[in-house]
Amino acid sequence: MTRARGRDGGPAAPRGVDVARAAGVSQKTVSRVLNGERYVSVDVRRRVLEAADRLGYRLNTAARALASGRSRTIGVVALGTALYGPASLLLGVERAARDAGYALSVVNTLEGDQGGVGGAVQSLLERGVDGIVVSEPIDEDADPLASEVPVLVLGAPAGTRTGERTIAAGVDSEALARAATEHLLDLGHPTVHHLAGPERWFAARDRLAGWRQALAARGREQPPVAEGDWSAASGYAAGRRLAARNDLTAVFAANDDMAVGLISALTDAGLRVPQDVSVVGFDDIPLAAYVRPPLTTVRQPFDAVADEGLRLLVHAIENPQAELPTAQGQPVELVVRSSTAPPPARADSGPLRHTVRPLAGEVHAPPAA
Amino acid sequence: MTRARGRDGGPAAPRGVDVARAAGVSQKTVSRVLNGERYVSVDVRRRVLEAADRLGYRLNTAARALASGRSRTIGVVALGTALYGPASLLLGVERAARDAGYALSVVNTLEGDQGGVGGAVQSLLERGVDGIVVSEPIDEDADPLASEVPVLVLGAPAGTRTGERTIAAGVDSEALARAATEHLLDLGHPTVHHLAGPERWFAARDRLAGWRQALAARGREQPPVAEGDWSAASGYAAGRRLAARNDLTAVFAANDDMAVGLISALTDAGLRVPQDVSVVGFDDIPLAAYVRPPLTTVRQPFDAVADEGLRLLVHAIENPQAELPTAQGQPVELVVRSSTAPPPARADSGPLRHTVRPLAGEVHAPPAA
DNA sequence: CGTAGATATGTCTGCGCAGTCATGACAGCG
DNA sequence: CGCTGTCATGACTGCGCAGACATATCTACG
Repeated sequence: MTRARGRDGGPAAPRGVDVARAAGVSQKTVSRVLNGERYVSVDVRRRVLEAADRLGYRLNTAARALASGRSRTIGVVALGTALYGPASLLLGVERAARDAGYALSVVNTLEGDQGGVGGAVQSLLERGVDGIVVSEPIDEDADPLASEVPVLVLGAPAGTRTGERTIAAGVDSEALARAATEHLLDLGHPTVHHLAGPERWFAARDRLAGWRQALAARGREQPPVAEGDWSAASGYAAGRRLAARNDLTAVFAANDDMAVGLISALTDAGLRVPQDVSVVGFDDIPLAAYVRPPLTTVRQPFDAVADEGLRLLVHAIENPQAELPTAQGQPVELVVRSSTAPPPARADSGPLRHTVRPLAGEVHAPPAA
Repeated sequence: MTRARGRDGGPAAPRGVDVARAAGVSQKTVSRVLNGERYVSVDVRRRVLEAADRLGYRLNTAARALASGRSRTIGVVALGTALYGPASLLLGVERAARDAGYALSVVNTLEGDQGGVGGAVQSLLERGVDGIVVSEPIDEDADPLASEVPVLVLGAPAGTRTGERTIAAGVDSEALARAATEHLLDLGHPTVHHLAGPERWFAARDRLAGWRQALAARGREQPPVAEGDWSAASGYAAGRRLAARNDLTAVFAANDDMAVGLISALTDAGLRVPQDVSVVGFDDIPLAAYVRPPLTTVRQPFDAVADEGLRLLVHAIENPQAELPTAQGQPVELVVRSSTAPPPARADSGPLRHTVRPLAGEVHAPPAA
């Protein structure tokens, strides 16, 4: 081929040899300087860097990748959603990758895509990524993860293994879900309803399991599970159905968005949160403290998870022979705000429960003790 | 170097020549088939594809990029935020790029980063991207955009030009902000306050300008501008200050998150939305319909913007000589929900306005960040 | 002072593709 | 029938870098 030129046929971009000539050294020495190798004298290093700067030299990563067999790129398989959790995780991954000197190549798989995660992984391998991050895996994902490069699964509980070269990092969602549920039980609620995420998501199943564990541990009844799709709209829809039950005093929603939709539906049905029904969310989205009532929720340390996961992945990339490390699990927090309270005195149902309060002229029921 | 092998020293990945041999053709013919070139007989094409499939062949994109001078990769400079707008834009860009056969390389610049957007652009050029997307530009960004590859600036009004090879795509935020402001004026509010985003953002300045235009066009007073940082927390802080003013009947917030925080603060101050104060947001985040009161806001068609922008960018990449196309601008919507209403009867202030409702038992303490 | 190691640099080569050009085979047409 | 053009394929080459190996020079130490 002909060397790269500007659209106008301008001068070609300078190459390593050009820098070498300008600095009076060999191309190989330029390569050494640029890669920070040992055994380069300070004088040569300085001359090379000067020359590179003067010529406006930029390393050609394609050539480097071809010659070295490594691309210093990490592929990310993300779900095509703007949800706070996945988006935060992606942000954290990018920052951690950049800090480690890796670029990021992102592929989204709208759930149910052609090829799905497997196809995404293939396309990333084709691009020569050195490692792969699968963020918030869903059902079918476990299988294609047998890859020739290390894989980090984010959002699975720490220690999970799904493939030979797979690392998992994430919080212990089960424990978190248990904590959320126990918080409600501790307040005196006879049982806790659950508004789950889509069953295909590991995250949804973990939270469901944690909820079941907490109830089982105290021998409480497990009401039927409502399922949403993480969206506030689905939370609202579920809320309309739940509001019709007269044993409803507490709900643990699998994420904050659904919790907000749920509260909206309960309010529309004339139920007050938290006086009549308590609600706990999951994620602690930035809005959680500012909706009415402020949401009691569970905070996930997305940054820390992304950070730790990526460090482990980079380690696995750069030490192919080493044993796969295991993530520690990250500390986690229950943030108690105002959407939870003890159950109403007559929690055992009763006609009063559904007396419709006159809402005339009052959209927002002010919280009164 | 030695050819790539698995960690275990397993067999090297098959190359084009291997496929060629298996199919009984030359390497060049394999290349032709894989690139969909003309002048390949159906029989040969079939044999090559079969052989490639059988061997599990994957094209080496580094080699292709080196040989062809094109990487089929688009670089994205994003702001390191999980805000709904930027995140949605990024999603749209990824999908559009994938549809066009390009991969995405993402770099975040936490505002105020070392190097900032300029540095990010450099690192992307180094990676050999064929084009660059700058999402939601902020102040200093205009300058370094003189790049040797086409640049798409997303979130600037359509038609903006900031550099020689620059395309802009986005909605007409000014018009949108005007519409939001006029909606409030039409309801009878004497004037409208503005809760702006950070001044460095183009998006914030556009919205501010639109607000000013709408007020000026009707000869209304322009109250001092409150400024937030897009977050609900900053909206809350601004809300506390605004609540102290006795001319406050309507606020146009530059995004929905701040609007939610604002409403929270107003509520805490004993003001009802929309009876005492109307609030309009911007973006129509998925939660907007589910907070109390449901938020009147302005909807941005993020997907359409990303889509159109990326198509233009790809066109510019693949037709280097052509004139730069101009984006059309996208249709847009004011979504009226329940956070806006006519001003209270005695909007001209008066002691009643600030009668403090007894908040005894108020559960909600002012949220700390 | 000789020799083993550490230090510093260079030469040669190949990574796996796509560009360029050459070469056939054949069809259409006067 | 020969010439021109379209179609189909292959040989050769180079993109810009890093790996392998070969020197050289300098230090340390017996």
